[in-house]
Amino acid sequence: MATKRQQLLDFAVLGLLHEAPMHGYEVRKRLDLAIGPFRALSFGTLYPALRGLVEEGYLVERSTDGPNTSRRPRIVYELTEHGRARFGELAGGGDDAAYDDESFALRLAFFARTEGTARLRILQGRQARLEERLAAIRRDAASGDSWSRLLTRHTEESLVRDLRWLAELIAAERGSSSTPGTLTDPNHPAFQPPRLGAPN
Amino acid sequence: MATKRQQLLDFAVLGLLHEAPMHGYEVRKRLDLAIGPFRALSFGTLYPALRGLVEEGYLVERSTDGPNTSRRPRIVYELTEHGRARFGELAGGGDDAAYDDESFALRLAFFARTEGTARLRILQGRQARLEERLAAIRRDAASGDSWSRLLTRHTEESLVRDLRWLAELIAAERGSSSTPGTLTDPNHPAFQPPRLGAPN
DNA sequence: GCTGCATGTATCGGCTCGATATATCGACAC
DNA sequence: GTGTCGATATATCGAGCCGATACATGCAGC
Repeated sequence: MATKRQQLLDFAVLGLLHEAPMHGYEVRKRLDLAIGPFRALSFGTLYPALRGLVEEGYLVERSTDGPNTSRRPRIVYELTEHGRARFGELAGGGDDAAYDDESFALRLAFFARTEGTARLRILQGRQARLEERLAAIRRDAASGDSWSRLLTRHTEESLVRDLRWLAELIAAERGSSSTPGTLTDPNHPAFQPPRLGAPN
Repeated sequence: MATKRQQLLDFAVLGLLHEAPMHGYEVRKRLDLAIGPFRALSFGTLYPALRGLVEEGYLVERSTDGPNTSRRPRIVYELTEHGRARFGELAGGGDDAAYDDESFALRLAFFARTEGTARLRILQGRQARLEERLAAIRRDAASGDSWSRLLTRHTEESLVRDLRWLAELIAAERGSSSTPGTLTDPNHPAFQPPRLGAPN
């Protein structure tokens, strides 16, 4: 039922809320800045999604404002145990894992919180995807006028480089034990508790 | 009024129809295969767009089927003079030229039919865009855990390579006269007259 | 002559984007 | 102090697009 994009958004939100509760505005800012390649999403998408996650029991609302403030109430969302489990499911790839640029970058952003076996599977899935793309580009490498061919050749070279890079990651993942240790760093700014604006 | 995406689609359709009249199915196939990076678009988008272009006088419908065939009528679209002019406008960049991956790749696909001055402007616009992206990535290169940083570093290297490539193109464009000659090749399969299925 | 696949046009529901409305807070100027 | 500006924060709406689906024909293989 859930769209691929919806699943991806759920994954990102659940991942962000893992370390600290946040309100919607904060979530969006981090998706924009910290997570990087994840395309900015509009509030018209995010807010309904947050409410949906509450409905499904993955999040709970929690207002940090005292009752006697005149301030517009801000809704802080907090992860439930159920939500934590859901993140694990989504991180593992779920039913139909997508390996496009955006999905892959997002998965990588939460790799430190992903199981070793799932990590390997994701890297290999991405590899397969890029190899498909490379084959497709080589298939009609000769087509197009010289301008298009210029772009095609450049894209092909980029793909080869990306694949080499991926192969290195896979080798490293295979070599290390299930917990990479030296590669994991808990000081991700996206995981620092957010400052929730006014103190009150 | 027109969306950025609509303008892009108009540009692609007008460009494809420059050499030969086609029906919608053919247009979609070429957008998918020949043009490459232009994301596949659904018929639910393409057909209304074609009808819209007819309404605006950029295309005319022309049925190639004789009256006595039982075959479902296929609508062949043909470029008008007005449409040819419109393509020139859009190729020049129009009001708000977009320089994202998709737009740029599409513009490049029709570069042989684009004026020299517009070509240079497009390459430089793309250059500016990539430099922005590079600056943004470098600004928070230190953020994220080591997994994200791995991706960030790789992306940064790719951007640098892309910029180098672009600089070469720009130098070549500057060096050559307004018509590149040696670089232009009219044998683009996208510009071969389409085979319209059954002969009749 | 049956089955499957490519060709070809068309529509619809649901989801998303982009714009907009509303409201509070902190900062800085005058 | 008070005026304005930008950041914070939630919410909604119209327009537009994707993905699925329906329908119909031609062609190849068996």
